[in-house]
Amino acid sequence: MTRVQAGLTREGIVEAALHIVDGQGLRRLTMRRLGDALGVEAMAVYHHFPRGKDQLLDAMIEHVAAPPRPPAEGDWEQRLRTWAQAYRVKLLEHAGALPLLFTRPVPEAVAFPSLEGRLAAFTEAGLDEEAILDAAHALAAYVLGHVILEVQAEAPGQPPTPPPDGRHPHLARLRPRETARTWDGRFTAGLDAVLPTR
Amino acid sequence: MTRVQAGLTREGIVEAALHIVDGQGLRRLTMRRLGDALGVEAMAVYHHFPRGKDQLLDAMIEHVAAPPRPPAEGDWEQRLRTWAQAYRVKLLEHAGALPLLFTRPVPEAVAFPSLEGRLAAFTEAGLDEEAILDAAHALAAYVLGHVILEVQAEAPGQPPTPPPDGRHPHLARLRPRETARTWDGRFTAGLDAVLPTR
DNA sequence: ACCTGAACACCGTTCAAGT
DNA sequence: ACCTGAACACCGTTCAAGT
Repeated sequence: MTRVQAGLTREGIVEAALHIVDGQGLRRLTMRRLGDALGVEAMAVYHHFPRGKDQLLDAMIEHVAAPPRPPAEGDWEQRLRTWAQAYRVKLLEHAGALPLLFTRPVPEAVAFPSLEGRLAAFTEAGLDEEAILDAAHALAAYVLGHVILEVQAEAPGQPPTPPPDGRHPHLARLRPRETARTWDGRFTAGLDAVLPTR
Repeated sequence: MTRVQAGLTREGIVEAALHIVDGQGLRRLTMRRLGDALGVEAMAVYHHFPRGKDQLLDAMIEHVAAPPRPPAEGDWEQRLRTWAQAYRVKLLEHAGALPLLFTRPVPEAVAFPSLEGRLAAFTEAGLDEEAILDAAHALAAYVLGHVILEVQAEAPGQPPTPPPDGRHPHLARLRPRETARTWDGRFTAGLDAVLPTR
């Protein structure tokens, strides 16, 4: 009985791992479960990632957290808005893997093309030298932080209890019916503040 | 030989757990290691946290991610700047526990007093109803995201290799000598953008 | 080169038992 | 009420072995 070569690839392994994490969370990502998903013994993964699970997690965050390149067309504001929205969507698609953001660095070679595009856009916006880097940084920080808040709000265990006090008149707006639409609205509203005024 | 009562408290357990996480990272937080740190058998913790490690992690993030209350004195801008800086410092002090931000929600009762203070400040800033919540949200998102970027930059394994290309003239500034000072500077520069202009 | 199978140290959690 | 000790299923990783 000739054995079929499994034909594992680093890419295929990372995809299978992300599929597990997206569906069941980081804690359920196990070398044995990953092996099962790939139709292979857990130890087969070590041949492609000799440093083991650590190296696998590095590859996963590199895949998930790589910021997209800003588009080439449009004025600087359109490009930055499109970029921010695209980055947000990409992060939310792999929300389960995002804790890795705090744990391992995104390699510079992966972050660089995106940064370059943002710098060019802010240059066109007329910011002076010092402010360009700060602005590119602040924009990325805003997107990342907004994703934290979104993921938290969507997390299980957040009970629909009203805030402990009704003192502030604006708090009624805090728990609207259509959550998705609201996060969208908040995101773009925040962008208005983070982007330079023309 | 009379046995000494260990005198465990939920608070004491959370503190010991945070001490381990701050020093060695989340992955090294183990019920048995935690027991050792407390001079107790691992299983003693279950008496104070019946839902086990999950409940312990909930208590930890509740402690770490609770945003401070904005100060009562000063004009709205001073109060918001002070708040943002204080929150940033608090988060950085427990950087090892921050991955939990993506995993479990911060209870509303914990987040509320801080939110209320921010809303009051933005009201004084003259924002209209709709914008007040958006602004309070955007400010928190910026602080959280900035902390992600800071923690990532400080993370091990980030090699001092120069960016792959020198096309953009501003990139020389990306890797300055005094990292700490630079992150401070960037943080306040970003605040200028996130806060409303007077 | 690519994958398996057995083995080891460690993990979270249970349960009955001690005081 | 508070903690221990033994036990169970599961985990990451090693190593020698198979093809």
